Amino acid sequence: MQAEFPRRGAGPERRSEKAGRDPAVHERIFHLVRQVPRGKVVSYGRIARIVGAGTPRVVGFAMRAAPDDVPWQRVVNAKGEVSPRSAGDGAAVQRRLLEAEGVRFDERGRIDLERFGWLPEE
DNA sequence: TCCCTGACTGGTT
DNA sequence: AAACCAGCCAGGG
Repeated sequence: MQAEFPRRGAGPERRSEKAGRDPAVHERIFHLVRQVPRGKVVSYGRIARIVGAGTPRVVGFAMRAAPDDVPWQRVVNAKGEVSPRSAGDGAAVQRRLLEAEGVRFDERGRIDLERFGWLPEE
């Protein structure tokens, strides 16, 4: 499925190599996260890198506003753990959802990325 | 438009 | 191995 990210009107994209401001960054992020299979996880940094726009922080911000059809729970930090929220119990919910799909957490609450980490090539 | 905040990261202590 | 720190960039006030 090709990335049909919406264009802003018919105007030319004045976007330079350096992502800068791209109105479709969130859409691209959502599209990618939707490809992560059940039982697998991917880090914020990896997503930002693959999408080629934004930064890990932006990915986190996007997850916060993610539509229901986006498996946001499959996005974890580079250490392989569920990132703590500044508010709410989202982290606890996320962990529960992941465990329900078979993702295992060790005693320190970390996921073995070698085993559960997802790569688009796979 | 300026200023601050944050579901992050990688390099240093 | 864990705590710190500076860079990062898109929203919202």
